Amino acid sequence: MRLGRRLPRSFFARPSTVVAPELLGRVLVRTLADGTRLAGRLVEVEAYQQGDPASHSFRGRPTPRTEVMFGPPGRLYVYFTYGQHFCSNVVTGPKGVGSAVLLRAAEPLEGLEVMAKNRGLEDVRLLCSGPARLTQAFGIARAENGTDLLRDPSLILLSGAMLAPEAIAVSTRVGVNVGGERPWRFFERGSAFVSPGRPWTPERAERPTGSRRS
DNA sequence: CAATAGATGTCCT
DNA sequence: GGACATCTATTGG
Repeated sequence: MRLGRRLPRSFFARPSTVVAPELLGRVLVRTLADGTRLAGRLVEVEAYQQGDPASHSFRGRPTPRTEVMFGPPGRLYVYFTYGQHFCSNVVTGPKGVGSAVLLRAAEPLEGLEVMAKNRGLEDVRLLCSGPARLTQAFGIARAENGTDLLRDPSLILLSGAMLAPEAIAVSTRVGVNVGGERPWRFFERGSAFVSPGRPWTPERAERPTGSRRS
């Protein structure tokens, strides 16, 4: 399977709401020290922007945690949440502006055995179907925060194949409960690797029946 | 299948 | 002190 070449810096240097849907179908590749390759095709993402009440960059200025989010585009922003999980984002927009795209789910392509070991379970559908799950499957943690996806060989984003507009479904973001929430969650229609989401979220009707875990 | 509790860092009021 | 871009185990129908 041809996974293409690295996405250029200019791809990321645009608003997160523009970059997000174009990230679907792209391939995240992690190369471990021993040469093992982990690869996953992105099937679900969410856009976050400065001034957006649900975004860590809402206030418009960085904190120790969110510093990377305000840096140059094309880097990985990893944050720790709920006292026990890491989640991964791709930084977008120009330096100085806090915007990013949360990587919510991927279809595992390579290195499934290592992913299963990292996750502590076997079910392929549960390896990367959620932001913290994806991050754990790829072995990403605090040390990977700030990694440049265009310079660091251990973590890159390949062009893969962008989805056709009709293959993309849109909904409000998962776990976001602020007034005026906007439709900034993008996912592949019909994919079995999209996250379950929260039980009360309205996008349930849009989700294929086959995508739920047993 | 749905609902709920528990884990507990970081930022905010 | 409380909310949070989450996940897992467990309980009940």
